[in-house]
Amino acid sequence: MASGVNLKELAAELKLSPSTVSRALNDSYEISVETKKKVISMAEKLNYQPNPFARSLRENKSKTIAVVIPERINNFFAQVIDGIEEIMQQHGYHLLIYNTHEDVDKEKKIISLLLNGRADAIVMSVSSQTSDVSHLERLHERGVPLIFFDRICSGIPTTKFITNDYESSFDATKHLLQQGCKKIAFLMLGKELSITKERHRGYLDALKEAGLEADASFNITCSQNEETNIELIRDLLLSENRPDGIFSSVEKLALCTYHAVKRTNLRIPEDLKIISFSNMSIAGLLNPSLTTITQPAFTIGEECAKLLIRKLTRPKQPDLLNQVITVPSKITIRSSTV
Amino acid sequence: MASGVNLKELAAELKLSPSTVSRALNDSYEISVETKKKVISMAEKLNYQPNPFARSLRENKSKTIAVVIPERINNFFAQVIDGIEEIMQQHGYHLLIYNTHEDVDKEKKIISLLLNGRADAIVMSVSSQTSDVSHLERLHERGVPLIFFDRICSGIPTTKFITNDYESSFDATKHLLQQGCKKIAFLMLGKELSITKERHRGYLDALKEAGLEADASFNITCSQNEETNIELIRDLLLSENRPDGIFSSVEKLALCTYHAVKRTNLRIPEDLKIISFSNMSIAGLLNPSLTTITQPAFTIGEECAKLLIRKLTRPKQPDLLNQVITVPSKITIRSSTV
DNA sequence: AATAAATACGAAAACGATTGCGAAATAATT
DNA sequence: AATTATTTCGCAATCGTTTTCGTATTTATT
Repeated sequence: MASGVNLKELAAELKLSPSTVSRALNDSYEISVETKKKVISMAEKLNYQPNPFARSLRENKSKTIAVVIPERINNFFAQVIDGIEEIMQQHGYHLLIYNTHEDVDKEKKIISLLLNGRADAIVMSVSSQTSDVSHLERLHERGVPLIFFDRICSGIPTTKFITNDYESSFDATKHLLQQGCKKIAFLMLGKELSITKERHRGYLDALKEAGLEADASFNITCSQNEETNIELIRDLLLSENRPDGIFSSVEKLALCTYHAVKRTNLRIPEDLKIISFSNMSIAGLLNPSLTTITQPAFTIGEECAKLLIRKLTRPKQPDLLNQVITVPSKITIRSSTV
Repeated sequence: MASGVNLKELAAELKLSPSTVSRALNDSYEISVETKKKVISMAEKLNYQPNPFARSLRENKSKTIAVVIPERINNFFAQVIDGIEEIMQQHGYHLLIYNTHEDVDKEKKIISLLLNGRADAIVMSVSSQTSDVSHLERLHERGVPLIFFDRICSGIPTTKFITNDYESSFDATKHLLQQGCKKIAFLMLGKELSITKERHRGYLDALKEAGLEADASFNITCSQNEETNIELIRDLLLSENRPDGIFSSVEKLALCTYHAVKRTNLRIPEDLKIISFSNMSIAGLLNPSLTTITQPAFTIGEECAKLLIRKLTRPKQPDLLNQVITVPSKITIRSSTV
């Protein structure tokens, strides 16, 4: 219903065979310059658009990349996708985007949809619930190029892009300590998450270096429900042995903390200091402004895309190397910690 | 390289013809129950996944919807897409997402890529630069189902989903007036934008009702550059005849205003009151918290998707009606206006 | 001038699914 | 018992490209 002329009709109009027209449009050396000119001008005149599915079927590639993220309303992921799109668009690729909503079952369904070659490659960040990774293994074994960013899956032998989670977290915790915090809580999403582990390790090592013990009750695993999280944090803040510093491993939980604080009569930063991983552009407009660890999200997206382009355009490219590439974050100190 | 078995191989394994296997999998009445069982179990065993391009080529539909938005790092658009995905996923559709970055030229390129039937339908919100709509007309004439939301294109005879821009803006302006504002500025992106026109009309009518004249210098058309906008607004706030109220027609400009205010010694809400269209979940955490007009973004996305599903699944469905469907917004009063 | 090489194009197969049509085998009808 | 109807399946065309192979024509070589 939608399309216009096809190759055969275009060929008939030119009194040429479809093969010649195809070759002319693909700039084959077998076609004379004059014929090429005629074909191209007629193609433009009739507004010929090649059928992408016929081409995909024949060439066994779709010029499409799938991006799988756990959350769409999230500055970090949005920026990464912008970076991916930037590079991919330059090379004529299209982006299929899927949101798992932090739900493994949804993630599995999405991955199984991608098993049939609909996308030439997949860029993903796993959900916070993901611990069984059999679906990802199957995908990788099928030979679908797959790369991870941020929330990676170390069990799959492929390239992963992350930020310097450990060092940033170490520095962030150290910053809180330097500002006088003695009791720092660590907020996280899933315990299995790669970023949780690394960031927690940095946090623990910074505490250790300062000769402090990590209080078990200060390791807060949050849920997907915002209200529940706010209450959880509020309870922590109202408890006997309340923390005087909060290190939030993800943006969302820093905001929950702000909400929780509003339900107490604690003041930031006097009674409680907060630092968080976050790519919010408006961290500076919060009350008080939030000290952040910001990932180079756009760059991460670009790097993912560039790597895939190399992999997909070179004819006999080797597999994606099993390596982790680190792009450093930047800490911006604002009022919530000083 | 990616895919596993195909229909022919599956048929060979079963000692059946491809046509029989195809019909069995599609639950045709022509196939006996036992054969169907055998086929289905073997298909599962071999993990058969039909080739989407062969199917698309044959059936002339892609099970894919394209979504075109002007900005990805934007709560409103992200929520709309979540709504679209929610419904589309239930019906087995995939989402191609394109960001125009508020650039008409990019928009035109994207639309021309969608002329070849890669997507079965398109849901879009035009860029703020879009005034010439010939590219959209061509798309519509080609017969590609096209619907608009938020930033619509009234010249194209199809269904559009918007919020009650006029009424909300009228009420918002009235609210500022009731709070004592006498000189209210209106911040906008493109003058040609449908939402700009409607929201401006609501603003003007509210002023008129209050017997106030709209000062021409209070109609601020902003650019795509954040820093430029901040300076523009700061200059306005430092001018002789500065406004005492700001009505921002889009979220982004409210944030620019907050930044601009920080560069003056004005206080919100004492010296300047602000209201803005915005879908930020953290409007309440700003300093001071921001009074907002919030669109039912997720619902808008769902409604777009539901309409398209009806259009695409019914065999001989009529064209999309040339009508505007309105879903009302909600005003939440916070500290920036009281 | 005879042969070899280069140029420019067409016929037809392939990609992997769906489907109209035909044809066996079985069941039902007269 | 002969005919018709029903069930169940296979053959082959089709969707719109790309590409292998073959071939006619022109150009270069000896």
